[in-house]
Amino acid sequence: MPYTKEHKLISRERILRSAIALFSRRGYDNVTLDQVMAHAGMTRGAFYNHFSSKQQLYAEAMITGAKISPISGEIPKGCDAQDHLMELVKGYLSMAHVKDIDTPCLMAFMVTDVANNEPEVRRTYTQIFKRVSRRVASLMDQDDELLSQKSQALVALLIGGVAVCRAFNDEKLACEVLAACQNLAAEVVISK
Amino acid sequence: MPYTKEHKLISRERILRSAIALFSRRGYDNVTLDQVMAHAGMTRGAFYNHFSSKQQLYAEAMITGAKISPISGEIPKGCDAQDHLMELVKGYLSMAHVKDIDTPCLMAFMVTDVANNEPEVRRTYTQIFKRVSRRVASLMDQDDELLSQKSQALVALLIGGVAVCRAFNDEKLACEVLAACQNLAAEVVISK
DNA sequence: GTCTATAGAAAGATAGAC
DNA sequence: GTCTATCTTTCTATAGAC
Repeated sequence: MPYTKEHKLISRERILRSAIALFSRRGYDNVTLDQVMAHAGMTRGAFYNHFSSKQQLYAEAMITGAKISPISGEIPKGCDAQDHLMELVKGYLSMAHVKDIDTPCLMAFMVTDVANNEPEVRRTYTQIFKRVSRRVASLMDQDDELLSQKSQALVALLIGGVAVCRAFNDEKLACEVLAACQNLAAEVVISK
Repeated sequence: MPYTKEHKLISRERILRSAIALFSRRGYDNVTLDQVMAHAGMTRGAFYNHFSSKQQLYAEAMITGAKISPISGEIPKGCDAQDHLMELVKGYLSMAHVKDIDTPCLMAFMVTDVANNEPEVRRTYTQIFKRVSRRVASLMDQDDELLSQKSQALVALLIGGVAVCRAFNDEKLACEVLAACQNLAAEVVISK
């Protein structure tokens, strides 16, 4: 028995990682299964042993991608929650993130793609947004009936900032806009 | 001579409007030239008398789309600039806009699409962003060295808010997030 | 200028060997 | 489980009639 269950799981994980990297970089429609599989070190024929369709791969990539998003970073022990949130915000609204040097956040990199896609993918996106904005709220360390609102607007700002900067072909402008978004985000985080 | 110059211009304009409507609703890759032309009341063969390729149509649709974006609305005479800006913001961050009942803003509806596209399209997007954020700055009626920064963050917030709400499959959440973004936008507009 | 018809390429999905 | 080979569909772009 040359192929173990573990081997299959590893292959599946490699396909998912490959899909996240390529989809976020170039968009769902501009990536072929050939490319996903080649990047994962396999050929197209093997794909259907792991996923039933390209659509299903997309939905699962969204789920896995959310777990490794920069905004999902763990909070170090003994660290002030609010300080930690600002560190996450700075990393998120950075050229390193926009240029995809760090792990990309699919919520920003694929937001338009998702809007044009199947209900299953949009449902996943909605859940991820809810989870992330709740997490942001919990880090804001405020006791305020507007806390939920503030965190939602903050997450929209983060996604908008990264998304527009990725669309620019002007790096100087991108740096300006990222800085502007950081400042506004800081006001939201520290406001009482 | 059955076809006049004016007739050709009208056809071209119809194709552009059709492209804006369909691209924004479903994304560049999910729309075929057949569909664009059918929606414009013609067949595919006629397309190449007006544009050299689908890519060129895209770039021109971006330019025309910017002119008819909700954020480009004219300011009524005798109206307070700041009040007018808040009206624009409310209309932009509305379910009517998200659900594409009003004319859509391509900057929000296609932001991810553009990021994955050719330099010419990205250059156009960059110019439109600059123009819009300058216009927003001029309406903010503030004398502040941070004015440019504030308006850039505001535009990123508008685009982010609309883009994420379009990706949701949960209308209640979309309403919440739009309201949250409106409140944050209002703070930016009226802050001194 | 617009039409129908078609060429040519690309990519999702399947079949069957190993 | 992964491979190569192939089926099938779709779509951009072109050719030529009117």
